This record gives sequence, C-alpha cells and structure tokens, in this order.
Amino acid sequence: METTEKTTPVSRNFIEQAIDKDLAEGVYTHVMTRFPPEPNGYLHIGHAKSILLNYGLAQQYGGKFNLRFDDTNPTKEKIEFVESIKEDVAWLGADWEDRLYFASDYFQKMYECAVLLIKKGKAYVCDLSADEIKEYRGTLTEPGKESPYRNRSVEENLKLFEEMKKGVYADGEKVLRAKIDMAAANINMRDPIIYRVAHMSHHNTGDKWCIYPMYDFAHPIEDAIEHVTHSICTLEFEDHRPLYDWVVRECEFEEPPRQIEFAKLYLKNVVTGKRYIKKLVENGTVDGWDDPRLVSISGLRRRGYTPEAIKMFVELAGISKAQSTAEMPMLEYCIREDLKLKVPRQMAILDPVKLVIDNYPEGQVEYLDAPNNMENEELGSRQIPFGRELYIEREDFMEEPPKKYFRLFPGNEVRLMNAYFVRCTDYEKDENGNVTVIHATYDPETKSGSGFTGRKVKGTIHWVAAETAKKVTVRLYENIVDEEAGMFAEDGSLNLNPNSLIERTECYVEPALAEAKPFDRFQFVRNGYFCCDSHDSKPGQPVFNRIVSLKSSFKLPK
RNA sequence: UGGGCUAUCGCCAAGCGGUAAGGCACAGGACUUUGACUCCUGCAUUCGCUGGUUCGAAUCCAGUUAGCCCAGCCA
Repeated sequence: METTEKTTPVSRNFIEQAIDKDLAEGVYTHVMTRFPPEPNGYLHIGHAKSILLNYGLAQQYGGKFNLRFDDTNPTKEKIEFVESIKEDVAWLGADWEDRLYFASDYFQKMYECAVLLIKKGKAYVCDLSADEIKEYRGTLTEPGKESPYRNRSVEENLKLFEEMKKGVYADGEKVLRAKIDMAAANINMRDPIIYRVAHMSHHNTGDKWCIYPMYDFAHPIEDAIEHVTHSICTLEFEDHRPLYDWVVRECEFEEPPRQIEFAKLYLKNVVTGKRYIKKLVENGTVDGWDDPRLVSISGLRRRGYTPEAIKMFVELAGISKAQSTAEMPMLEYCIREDLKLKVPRQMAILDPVKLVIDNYPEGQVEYLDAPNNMENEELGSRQIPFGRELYIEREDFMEEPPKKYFRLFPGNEVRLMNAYFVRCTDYEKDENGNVTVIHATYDPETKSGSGFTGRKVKGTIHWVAAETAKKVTVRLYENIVDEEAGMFAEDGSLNLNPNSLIERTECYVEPALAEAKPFDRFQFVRNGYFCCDSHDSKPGQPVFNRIVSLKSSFKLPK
C-alpha cells in the first residue's frame, strides 16, 4: 500500500464538532443516528443530504444508524412510500442493517408517556375546538390565554384520556395537551397538543388506535427509545428544540438525545416541492416520480446518476446552518468525475450525416482496435467495424467554416477517431440546402496505432460505420423549469421549459451497444455521459438517457 | 423591543484574536487520437453595515440592516 499521506487538514463541520465535544465531555459514550422520514412521498436529493449525513456520522464514529419511519399521522401515509423510501435509502448505501423501525411500533410506549405526564400534572385533556385552540394560542406578538380545561384534576384527565383512547370521542372533540406556558414567547411551548383523536386505519397498526401522537411529542420519544444520541434535523425545527427537551425530560428518559439542526440543501432553479411535482406527474409533463428530469432519488437513479456521485455532491456542498442553494453544475461535476474513469467511451452519432470515403473499397469491412477508456487501461479495448460509408455528427462538417474550426470542411483533413485521416473532397445537398452526403478520401498510411507522424491534423471526429451501426433512441434533457423566465410565474405556477426533453430516434451507435442493459453507462465521445434507460429499453433496443453533457469550451467565433 | 436562526468571492464553504483554506463556476495558457480529460495561471487588501475593545478583529463587545423559520388537532 502506498502511504500518500495527504496533509490537507479536513475541517470538521459544526455537527462533528458538537459530537466531538459530547464524546470528550462524556455526555455520550457512543453515537447513534437515524433517518426518520414520514412515508408520505418520494425522497429527493435534499433527503440524500440527511441520509448520508446521518449514516456518515454513524460510520465515522463507529456508531449505528437506524432507518425509522415517522408514521404518526395515518391521514398522509402509505405503505408504497415505505417501500420506495427503503429502496432509495438502500441504493444510496446507507445501511440500517437490522434496525428498521416504525414510530407506530412505539404507540403503546408513547401512550404510557402521556399517562405519566398526566399523572405528573404536566398534561391535560382539552375540549376546546380547533378554532378555539387557535384563538387561545395568541399570536406571534401577543401571549396566549389558558384553556378553561387546563386545571382539570389528574383523575379526570386520566379518565378522559382513557376514553379518548377507547374511542368515546369523535375526531377533534378532545385533545391531550402538554401543560407548559401559554405566555411563552416560543409559540411551540404554549400548551402544545400532544395527542389527537383520529378514527382512521393506520398502515401498520390498523385499527388498534384511534388516538395518534403529534410529532413534537412522538419524535423525542422515538429517539429516546432507540437510544439515539444525536437527533439531526433541519433548521425549521430549531424552535421545537425546547419542547423536544421538555418531553425527553418530563418523560424521564435517561441519556437524553440531543437535537442538532442543519440547513437544507436546495438546488437553484430545481423543483423539489411535492405539490408541484405531483402536478407535473398528473398532467403528464413528466412520466412519473422517477422521470429522469426530476431530482428525486429514483429520478436521478433512472437518469444514470450513481450513489457515489450523490455522496460526493453532498460532501462538496457541506454542512452548515446558512440557508444555501447549490448550483446544478456542482452536481454535474460530481457525476462526470465519478464516471470519467469508470465507464467505457464509445462513439455514437446523435445527429447523423453520411460520410462516404470514395477511395475505400466498396463492400470492405475492417475491424479496428479501439481502447475503451484511454485514461483507464483496465477497461481494455474493443474491435469496431469500419467501412466505406460512415455516419458522422452533422455539426462536425461545415461548408463555410469560421476561423478556428478544426473539423471537416471542403479540402480539410481530420482524424477519424481510432481509424484514418480523411480529407473532405466534396459534398451533396438536397433542394432545401441541407447537406446529405459528404465525400472524402482516406490515407491508408495514417491508420490509428500505426505510429504515423508524417503530418498532423487539428481535429479528430467520431464516427460509426453505416452498414453495421445500430439505430437507437437517445433522450437529451434540460431543466424542466424555464430558467430565463424564472422558476415561478406570477400566479405561482411553474414556468416550464418546453424543450426539457428532446428525443432523438435516429441515432447510430456501435453495434455492440445494442446489447446494453438498463443502468449500463457510457461516455459517448463528445456527447456526454449516457445511461441505458430502465423503463423504456427493450432487449436489443436500448434507449439512452443523457446523464450530463461533457464540458465544451468550443464556441464558434463571431 | 414577539421568539429563533443566519450573514465570508457568482454558488457552496473553511476560519474559533495573529494578519482571508478549498471546491464549483468563470477566464487565460500548455498538452491532446474526444475543442473532453489532465496540467499550469488568474479570480475577496477584505469578511452585511457602523462604532468600540486590542499592538493586532472575519473572529470579542455594542448597535444596525437584510434574509429565513414559527401562530396544523402536518412532519
């Protein structure tokens, strides 16, 4: 093993610093984290940050990581979301081992905690209606006032709560509230509701319960039960921390978990909002939650992103408390970086025009050796057919080239990648002025790998032999949002980009690519990185999604 | 004078009283059988603003401004 010690001092983020301190001071002797999604939708890139952060921390400190579904509100949750979330978390590589938990499995314990609070005089059953509770709560600037039911006896509260549990009351008729402080500046502390009545079947517990705990009450208990040490959540829960601490303390849990908040990750000009995506799915703008244009985990996966790239992105973006919006090029950098040495490089023509090599024997086919990845010899090489008629990229030929155009134009010589030098001799156009065929002659001496140094060419273009080429469909993606117009229109709807998906059905690839399987990834020379689509590819008839284009610094001079 | 949080390059982000890391993006140049990759070079005399403390402040103090979050029987 090499000992290339990098002396780059990797700074620790504020969460790691907090954990270091806790460990050093003996507040905790181990580290336990968790990812606690509510199964009410699909995961997106923002969730990946939380997943990878929590899992990474557990790894780093030799601790454990749990996957826990925070399923305390049956009105929003579905089993299908549980499945998709498990798939996505697993795909990202966050291993919960045998620790898959459901908040709903703790309902009995939560109920007992509620009873304990009642007995301690710290909770009471309140008969106020939803509107009244809202009214009594006060406003941001005015204190609330106490509920007339606030001072019921412990016995009465116990009886009433028991009746709530038994189903005596209708939804909304009664709630259990924590008795804290109606005048607190922090609204979360103004006697928050901790249990509500909801006569509804739960995906996990069925009809066993008709009372369900609220997030603020349930979450700290869930963490405490699992001996989570660091309960990492996003910034909007900062105001809830005093309540979190109150619950853990009043329920008398030992070694209480600590809540730490960090900033969510947003992407510039990218939609992640559930209601917007739902609309896009419903009106057919996208073909599902895993549409390759979405940044849902399943969408990124289908597009061809790798877990490694997502992890790199999340690490690059960093962890802080400052509201941040990363730019798409940062994510794109990560996938290019990850795929660069991992995938084979192939020649594919996305916008074909025929090139005829007039001095090449008609009917002759010759196999040429082509390295799969010149920067990674481990990927080996392949044999590719060459012949008299080829397809080349339409943009690789110009009738009247501007200065500094290195590709094909009448009289110019270029290298056909992995093959020969060819010189353009002539071209044909149709009645509309479109170039239909380009003629050239090749020089046998210049065969790739022959060591020919007689002369040099400025340009190298890619090609595919016409006779053996495989015709495939390729999909090119752009942001689904019209960036020029801005994300949202005045009425709050999305400004859509009509060209977010360009499907090309007449693309030609090397024959071997016909056998590409879903999730096979390639670099198509000069066209970017592509992934065989997992939905629409059929055996022998692959569809390729462009994951990301290559960086191109070539711009036509004016 | 409601509470909480945040402000360091176009974007992300280190920094924790000793004189502004790094990455993305961008711009030059070298190299090149991908105008890619790689490699060089450049890119904050300044840390929201104003004062103060100090030999010394992005870091401490005071004030000020801006942004985000909170008034679900959602999470």
